[in-house]
Amino acid sequence: MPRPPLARERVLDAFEDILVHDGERAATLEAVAKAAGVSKGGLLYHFASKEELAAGILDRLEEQMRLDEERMATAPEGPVAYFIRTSVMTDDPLDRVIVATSRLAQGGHSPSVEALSGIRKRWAAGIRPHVRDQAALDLVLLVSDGLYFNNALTPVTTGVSATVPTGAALDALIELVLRAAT
Amino acid sequence: MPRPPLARERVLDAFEDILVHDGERAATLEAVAKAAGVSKGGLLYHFASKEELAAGILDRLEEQMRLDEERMATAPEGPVAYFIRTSVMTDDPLDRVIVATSRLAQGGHSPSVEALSGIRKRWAAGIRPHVRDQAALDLVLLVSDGLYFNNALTPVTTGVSATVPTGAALDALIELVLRAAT
DNA sequence: GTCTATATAGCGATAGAC
DNA sequence: GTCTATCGCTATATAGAC
Repeated sequence: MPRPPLARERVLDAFEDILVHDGERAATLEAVAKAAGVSKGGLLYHFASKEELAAGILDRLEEQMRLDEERMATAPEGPVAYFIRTSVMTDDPLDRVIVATSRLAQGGHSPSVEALSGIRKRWAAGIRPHVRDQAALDLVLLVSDGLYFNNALTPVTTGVSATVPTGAALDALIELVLRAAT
Repeated sequence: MPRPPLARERVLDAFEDILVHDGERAATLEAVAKAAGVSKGGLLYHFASKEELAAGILDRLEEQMRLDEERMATAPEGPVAYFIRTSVMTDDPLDRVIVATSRLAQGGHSPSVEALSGIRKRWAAGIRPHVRDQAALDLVLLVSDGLYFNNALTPVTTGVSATVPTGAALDALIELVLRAAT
């Protein structure tokens, strides 16, 4: 794989970051260029349009998703517990790129909607063999969706923090889901 | 209560509709005016700014939420089952206004984020007495969030429909949640 | 490979006629 | 109460110098 230019990666990092922290509307070419330390023209040399910028995010999503599928399949605590636990945002590369993609999706970017739908199907495929039935699978997926949704709801510096279980409360939730679903 | 002008309600209906079906970015003053059958100037007579338009949505949310609190408290199948079941979008006034509000929230509109956080607290208060413990409450709320999220993910006409349980699958899910949480 | 300058279009909002 | 016309701003994208 040929090494991509550093500036290109910096631009993509900045785009992802602004999507996650400030929302889709704030991720203008100017804001991204400034955060990446280049000019608008410089940015557009690497990504000829905003659409290409979004495609860069979807490439990252695919890359991180592949890594996660391996990790989930080999997790010591089992795929289901791993899946629920990693649905709480921990600022790792997969979480960041998923939230960035869901911002694009909610901004009306169809390829992002399809990509999210696709990774959800792949998670379902990884979990199905480890749960009792379809209702159990639905339960696990929906709890995960709920966790992501709450984390993704607050794009702007609103001061409102999502009330999602962490620490001991998360452990208790995982135990409850495992008891119900497996 | 004084009867509000009909045109005003039509404008608010159009705003809500475009938010739900096409996303926040598509809900421009021009698009809303056109859908409501008035001019931009005519719209701005009733709502002096886009902020007032958003405030109109939040007023509707409060109104519909109050009605739902009563229905949930008196539901024959119990508050928990009622809550989960009504989390699947059925195109009723509450569902529409919640999705519209979540579009505004994800567009960075702070009052909408706070409003959603507020109604989630009120649901929690209504459900807490009917579930076993905190983990059970978290489970119920997160499944509901997950259902809403999946329904709300598709703003644009993408052709991708969310794979959320309905019919018999929804009944099975509700039974599973009830067994785990109560 | 990165810059400045600019073209083009669409947004929210105002002004004033009717 | 509703309209048309227009202002000021910001967005994406292009052109061409360096």
